Amino acid sequence: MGLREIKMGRTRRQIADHAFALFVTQGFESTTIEQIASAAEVGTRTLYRYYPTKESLIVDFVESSLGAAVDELRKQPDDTPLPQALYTMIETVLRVSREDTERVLAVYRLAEQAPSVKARLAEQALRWRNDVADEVSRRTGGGEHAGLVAALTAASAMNIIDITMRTWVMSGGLRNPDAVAEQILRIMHEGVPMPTAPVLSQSS
Amino acid sequence: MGLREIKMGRTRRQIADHAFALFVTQGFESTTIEQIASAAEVGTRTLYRYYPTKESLIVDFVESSLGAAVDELRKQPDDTPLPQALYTMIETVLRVSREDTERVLAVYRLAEQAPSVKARLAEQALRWRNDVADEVSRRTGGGEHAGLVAALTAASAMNIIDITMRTWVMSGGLRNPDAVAEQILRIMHEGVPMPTAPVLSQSS
DNA sequence: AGAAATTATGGCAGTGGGTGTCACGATAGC
DNA sequence: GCTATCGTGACACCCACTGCCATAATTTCT
Repeated sequence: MGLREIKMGRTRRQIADHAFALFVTQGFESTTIEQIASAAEVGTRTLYRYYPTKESLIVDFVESSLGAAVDELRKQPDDTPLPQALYTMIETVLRVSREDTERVLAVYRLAEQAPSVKARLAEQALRWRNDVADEVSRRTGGGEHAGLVAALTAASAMNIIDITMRTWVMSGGLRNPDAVAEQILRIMHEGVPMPTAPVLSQSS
Repeated sequence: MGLREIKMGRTRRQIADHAFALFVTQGFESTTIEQIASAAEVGTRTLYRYYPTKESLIVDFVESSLGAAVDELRKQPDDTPLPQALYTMIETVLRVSREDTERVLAVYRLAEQAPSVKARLAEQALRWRNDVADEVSRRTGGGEHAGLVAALTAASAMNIIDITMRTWVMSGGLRNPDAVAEQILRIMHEGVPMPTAPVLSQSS
C-alpha cells in the first residue's frame, strides 16, 4: 500500500529495537532518549511522535504482543463456554511468551530496575483487566450483580496469568509455563482459602 | 520526642495538605512543585527531601493509611483462621475509607486525570499484594505448592478490596462499602466462572 | 549555660524527559 | 508534473528531579 506506512513501520521498529538493545546493555535510566534517537537515526522529536514516553518504548511491546490475547478472547464465538474462552486467552499469552522469550524476560528485568516502568506495566495490567471484564460482561449478559461477577471473573483470569508469568520469570524461563498454569488451575478448582465475613460463615 | 521530629512532622503534613488542596483545585499536572513549596512555605529542595516524587505526594497518603491494613493482618494471632484474618484486613481498609472519605475519593479522581498517578497507585497495589502473599505464606506454612496457594489467596483478597473500592468510588461514595464487600463475598462463595483447561475438565 | 558536633534547610546550577512551533522535504492525489 | 498533505527534525522552552554547598537550627557534650 502506501510507501509512507511502510517507512513509518520500519522507523517504528528501528526505534524500539535500538531502545531495547540500549536498555538491556546500559540500563533503562542511564539511557537517554537522545542516545536512542541517534542510534535509530531519527530526531528526538520524531521519536516522541512514535513513543510518547520513555516507558512506552517498553510498554508498547507488551501492549501489542499480549494485547492480542484480549482480541483472541473477543474473537471466540459467543456460544463458547466462558471458562474455555478465558483459557484460550491465557494460552495466547503463554504462547507469545514462549515465542518471544528473550524480550519478555528482558521486560521483566527492566521493570525490576526501573520503578517507572514497573508502575506503567502495573497500570497496563489493570486496564487490560477492565477490558476483559467488559468482554466477560458482554458475554454473560446482565443478570443480578452482573458487574461484580464479571469483575471477579476477569480478576481471576488475570491472577492466573500474572502468577504464572511471575513464577515462570522467577525460574529464569526454565519452568514450563503451561505446567505452571495447569497447576494453578488445579489449585483454584480444589479451592483456595478465601476471606470470610463472620456474618457469612453463619448463614452458609 | 525531639523538637526536631515534631517540626519535621508538621512540615511534612503542611506540604501534603497544600499539595492536595492545589491538586484538587488546579489539577495534578498543572500544579508545579514550586507552587506547592511556596504554598507550604518551604524550599523546593526541602520538599523533595520529604516527598521524592510528585506522585508520592498522593501515593504516600494511601501508603500510610491503607498500609495499616497489612499491619493489621500481621497483628492477628497466628492461630486465627486465615479467612477471618483476611477479612479483618479488608475491614480495616473499609474503615479507613469511611473515616477519610474526602481524601480517598480525591485520590481516585486525581488518578483518573493523571496517568502517572494511576500507574504509581497500580504498582503500589502490586507491592501490597506481595506483602499479603508473604504474610499468608508465613501463616499457612510450606505445604505443596505453598507459594502458588499463598499468591492466589492474597490475590483474591486484593481483588475483593479493589473491586469493592472501585464500586464504592463509582457510586460517588454513596453505596455502603461494607454491603458491597459482603455482596462480593457472597458471589465468591457461590462460585465464579473460572478458566478451565480442557485437560482439567476431563480429569476432574 | 556555652561550645562543638550534628543535621535540616534552601539556593544554585545542571541533567533530562517532554511539548509547541515552524520551516523543510518527501509522499500522495490529481 | 503540480499541488496539497503530512512526516521530519531543529530550536526554544517548561518542569521534575539531583548534586553540591553555605547557612541556620537543633542536639549533645562539657
